[in-house]
Amino acid sequence: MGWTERVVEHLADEGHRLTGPRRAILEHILRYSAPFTAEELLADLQKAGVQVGRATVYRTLELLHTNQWLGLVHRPEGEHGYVVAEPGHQHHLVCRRCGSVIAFQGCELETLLGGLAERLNFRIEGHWLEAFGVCRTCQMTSAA
Amino acid sequence: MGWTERVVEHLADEGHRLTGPRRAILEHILRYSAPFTAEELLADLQKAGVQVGRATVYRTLELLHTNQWLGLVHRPEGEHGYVVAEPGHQHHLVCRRCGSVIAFQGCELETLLGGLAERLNFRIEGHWLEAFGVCRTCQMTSAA
DNA sequence: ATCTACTTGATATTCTGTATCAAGAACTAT
DNA sequence: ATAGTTCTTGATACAGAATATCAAGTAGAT
Ligand SMILES: [Zn+2]
Ligand SMILES: [Zn+2]
Ligand SMILES: [Zn+2]
Ligand SMILES: [Zn+2]
Repeated sequence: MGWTERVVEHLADEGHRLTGPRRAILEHILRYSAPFTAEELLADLQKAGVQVGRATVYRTLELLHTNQWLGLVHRPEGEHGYVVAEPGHQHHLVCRRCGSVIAFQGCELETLLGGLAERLNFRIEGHWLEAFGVCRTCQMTSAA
Repeated sequence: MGWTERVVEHLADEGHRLTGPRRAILEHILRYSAPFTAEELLADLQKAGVQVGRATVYRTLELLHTNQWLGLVHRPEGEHGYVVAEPGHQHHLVCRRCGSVIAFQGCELETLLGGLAERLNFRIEGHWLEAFGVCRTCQMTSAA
């Protein structure tokens, strides 16, 4: 069962309706190999001849993000981009060259933060970790 | 030598001019105990009777950020805020209650990411880590 | 004091994201 | 299948954030 099917099932369970625009958006999201923004998706949908309103795109992405089917990544430059995700705690490796994203769970991080928290008496409730660099493919594709 | 003096010195070394607006902005920045945005700073400056243009505020913050005298923090909700920082690699603990920020360096994180990188053949060039929770003071101040 | 290059800031403009609300459609229950 | 209820949609208007422009102003060097 693919990502789309799982999302559809989950949304149905939560009582959300499966509408045309939502289907179209879900399908289009899978075409991205790099983080995308709401405006980019809107433009791509229109370019593809799919008639969807701006507000719907924003609302649907928000819905998916809230349910953790989309993760949020930010580039060092500043903007935010969405990436396909799975519910649960995870982090990302983002390629600076091609933008591809690899998700990972590795949370020995909890240990590091735990020690820190104890030392500072700071109650940690969550964290945000994102690494960026050059993916395997891009390393091979061209020099350095 | 305080933050402001170090910034001033650094900017001078780099050939940037020390203007009135820049001085005013540097002074005001130190008044924040929580992450702030360009618009907030602009409003505060005007409220304080300091006459500075919007563009200048944005440009100056950008300049400071580029030189790592300001760090960028984003709240789980989405917006970005600036925080006073020191050049070099560091991360932040942000209190969800009062917004105060504690910087830390602890990068055993490099180890975790290193292993991951090797396994995936992903060349990691940098990362972004931010933890959020409730600071010591806020834990004492009120319940939970 | 003079000069030059860097800065500034008012204005216009572009973009992003949200609020509104009547029309339309999905799901449920007959 | 039909009807009904509630959720969704999207055109439009609107608010906000950030950038582009460019003449006027000024810091710092000589
Ligand atoms: Zn790549
Ligand atoms: Zn983690
Ligand atoms: Zn606090
Ligand atoms: Zn680090």
